[in-house]
Parts: sequence; structure tokens; C-alpha cells
Amino acid sequence: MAEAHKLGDLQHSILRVLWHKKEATVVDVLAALSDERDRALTTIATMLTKMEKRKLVAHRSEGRQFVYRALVSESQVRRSMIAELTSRLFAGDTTALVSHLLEEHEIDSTEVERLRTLIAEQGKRERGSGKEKRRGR
Amino acid sequence: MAEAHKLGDLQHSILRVLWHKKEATVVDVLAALSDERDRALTTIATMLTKMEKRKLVAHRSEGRQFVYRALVSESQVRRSMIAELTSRLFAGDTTALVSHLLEEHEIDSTEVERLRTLIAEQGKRERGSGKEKRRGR
DNA sequence: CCATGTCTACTACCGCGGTAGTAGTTCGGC
DNA sequence: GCCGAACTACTACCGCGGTAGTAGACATGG
Repeated sequence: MAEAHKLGDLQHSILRVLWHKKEATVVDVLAALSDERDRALTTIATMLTKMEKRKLVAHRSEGRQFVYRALVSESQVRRSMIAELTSRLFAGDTTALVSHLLEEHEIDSTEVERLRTLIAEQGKRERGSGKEKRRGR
Repeated sequence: MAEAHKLGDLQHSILRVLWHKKEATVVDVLAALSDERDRALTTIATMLTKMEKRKLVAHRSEGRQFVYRALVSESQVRRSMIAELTSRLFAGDTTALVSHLLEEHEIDSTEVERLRTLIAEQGKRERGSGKEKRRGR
């Protein structure tokens, strides 16, 4: 289900701009991106066209400029990318991912402290709701 | 450092086989993979050749067969893939990834329970050692 | 009005993952 | 000794991310 939004680096960067700015012209995107690398305007334009074909973004015309907006949300992308990674690395077991992060020392002790609090809250919130895999839309 | 092992689906699957079997011929790999999709032998062979060029695997000859083995470890790949994802989605903040997993209900309450235990242990182990980023091979 | 600048559309290319056919080599059975 | 089976090497192709040039449409200042 939702067979993963596979995004390239640039595509993802562009989406990040769009998420941040809500709407942006090609020039806007390039400007917002410019601190990363020096790309041609047409590179962005081409990419946006391709992304539109894939229903990742859409545009509306304003004069002769196109104003783009994202059609996928940041959380959708996050979800599917994490799901993708989890299924690849841990056969879909999200908990295993977290365990891995802890075991491999990816997170140091001060962070662990913060997480403990977070988990305490989460445990409270979830308690009683059982297998809440549904989180609709 | 270790600028990300970018692996395609098939490449990753092949590596998984090699990690599991330690060594394998082309036929072995295909056999171990066959429950996924029906590929030609040469597809695997070609892929292995390409992967060898990228130093992901190596082979030794046994008679006229090639016996392949992985040159990258599973944990190396895990690490770099997780790092890659984390940097893309959360600007490198691993804790943010975990927070996200909790907040977005990717993990249900029973799992949370298990994690709490895990974290408790982790906290104990880490306490006092500070920024223990080293975990040597 | 016309030159110039601004946009998008079209076209082209490279690299790479993935897929596979075909050719060449060599081993083994009859 | 020859034929077929088993393998690898080479070559080819598609799709797609990424990059960009060039052409065509149009608006605008002088």
C-alpha cells in the first residue's frame, strides 16, 4: 500500500522548499536552494515538470510564471520513507529500528533521557487503545 | 565520511543473501532470491559484476564458478542508510527520528513497553561514559 | 515598434539500477 | 573426439534522476 515515494536528492530538496514556503515559483525554488549547489534555472524547471507528471507537485499560472505547490505532505513522505527503510532493514519491524538506534549508540545518554520522558507520555496516551495502527488520513 | 552506500533493491537483496550465506555462487544467489521474483541468471551475474566494480562484493574462482562474498557488512549498510535517512528527514538528528516514530504512532503501546525496558538498560550502560560515539568494529 | 529580457517547452545526455540475450569457453558424458 | 550443458563476458536497452542548452512566446522599456 502506498508503494513508497521514491525521491531523489533534488526532488526531496525541492519538496522541502515547497513545504516551507507553501507556494513558490521556479526562481523562488532555485533561490531557496542556492546555498546547496549552483544549478541552472532550467534544471529546476525540468525537475518540477517531471515531478508534476508524477503527481508530486502541481502548478497554477500567475501571469506567465508558474507557481508550484506540493501535492504530497512532509509527513506522508516521512512515513513512506521510514516504512521503506524499515522494511528493507528490519523486515518492517519498526521497534527493531529503534532498538538498533539505541544499541548502536546512535543516541547518547542525554538524548536517552529525553526519550524516556517522551516514551512515558506516549505510554500514557496509548494505554488502553490497544493496537492503534489506524491513524486515518 | 563513508558517503552513503546507495543500494538499489536488487543489490540490497543480493547482499542480504551474501550476509546470510557468507559465500555464494550466482546460482546460489538466484536460488535464495527466487521467492521474490523470477529473474534470469544473467541478471544476477551482471549485477554482481557491477557490484564488484563498486567494491561491494568480491569473488574467488572455484573451478569455473565464481564464489562471491560481501565486502561491506550488514551493520555498515544499516548505519549508513539510517544516517542517510536521518540527515534527509531530520537534519541528522537521530533523536528526532525516534520521537517521530513515537509521535506518529508507528509503534503501538506493547512495543513502547518493551522499549522502555531497553532504554532503562541503555541509560544504565551509558551513564557516565558521556559521548561514547566509538563502538569499534 | 523593436530589442531585450523573462519564462516555459522541448530536446538531449550522462550515469546507474535492473533485466536479459548472445557469444565464447570449458567440462563432462557418451 | 564430439555434443550439449554450464558459466562468465559482452553488449544492449529501458527508465529515471539530474543537468542543462536552445527555442519559442510574450511583456516591456526606450
